[in-house]
Amino acid sequence: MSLMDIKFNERLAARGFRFTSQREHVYSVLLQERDHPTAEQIFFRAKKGMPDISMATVYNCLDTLVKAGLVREVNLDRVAMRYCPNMHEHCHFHCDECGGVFDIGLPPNDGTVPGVELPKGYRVSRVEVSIRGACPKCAKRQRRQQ
Amino acid sequence: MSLMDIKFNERLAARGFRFTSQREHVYSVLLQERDHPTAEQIFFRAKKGMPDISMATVYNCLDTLVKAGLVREVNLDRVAMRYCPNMHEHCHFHCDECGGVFDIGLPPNDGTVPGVELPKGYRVSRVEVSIRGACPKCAKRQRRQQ
DNA sequence: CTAGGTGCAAAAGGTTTGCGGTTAA
DNA sequence: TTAACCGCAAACCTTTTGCACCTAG
Repeated sequence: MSLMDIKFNERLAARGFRFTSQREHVYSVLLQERDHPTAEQIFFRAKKGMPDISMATVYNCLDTLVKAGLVREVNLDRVAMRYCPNMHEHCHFHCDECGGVFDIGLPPNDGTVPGVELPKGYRVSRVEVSIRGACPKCAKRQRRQQ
Repeated sequence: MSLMDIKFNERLAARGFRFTSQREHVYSVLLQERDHPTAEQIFFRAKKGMPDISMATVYNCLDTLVKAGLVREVNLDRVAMRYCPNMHEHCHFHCDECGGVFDIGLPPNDGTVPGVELPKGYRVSRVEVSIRGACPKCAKRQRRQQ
């Protein structure tokens, strides 16, 4: 059991969830490659180290990890939900060329939304900014090909 | 044929799409009630005035309207795509209480994203801001109930 | 006349559910 | 010990597709 496991375990316990090897494994898969995988991608990666894990369990684990505040869901294109273990304030850049998803830093959330004049009365709980376009790699290739 | 039809027709023709009564009807349904309905909601509303219209046609029409620049897709929660005939620069407020979706004005897009320090090399094509929380009505009710 | 559009039914993803068996606490 | 969790398969819901018929231009 590593240092990460202690924090992981406590995080689950704090919200009344049990520790299971499946939850730990799914979380470790997310930490390994920070490419915002879909549930299906997570399933296939998780199977490598845990061949008996099922799709339903992956969904269950992801659900629990989200509720425990260890992972966030990223809803980029309606095709499939993506998952991200970066819990810092950030937004996502979705590359239309390679399909990659990149974390972009954001200033700490102070309840206001930069550039948005929200009328009186709204109570904001969460702001999600998603940016589409070409990532540096693809933008460079496009410029060369022109 | 009303004034709106002329612009509607031109807009379709400009992108090489034909005018059809189904497309016009689906668009009029979207203009009638600006509540960002799902494809299914649009289908049931459209059936009132056009009983033979099919779900597939609603999807086809919405697709065409999006491509013609008359309607935009709003991807709020992965459950179902929503549609919005407001083509001005704006973002969406999604109320967690009543499920309502409200348009919030935004300053004209100048290619930058307010509050976001985008690293060099990214080429931005579209920015989507979505805000969740409680709308004025629900926020007020919540305050009363406390 | 004919390319493009419609309606239907069937299929294709992605996600959820029901249930018998298993396990963390 | 037992409530929570897992694995499996089947169901579900939204969206897409294939195809015969229809119609705008």
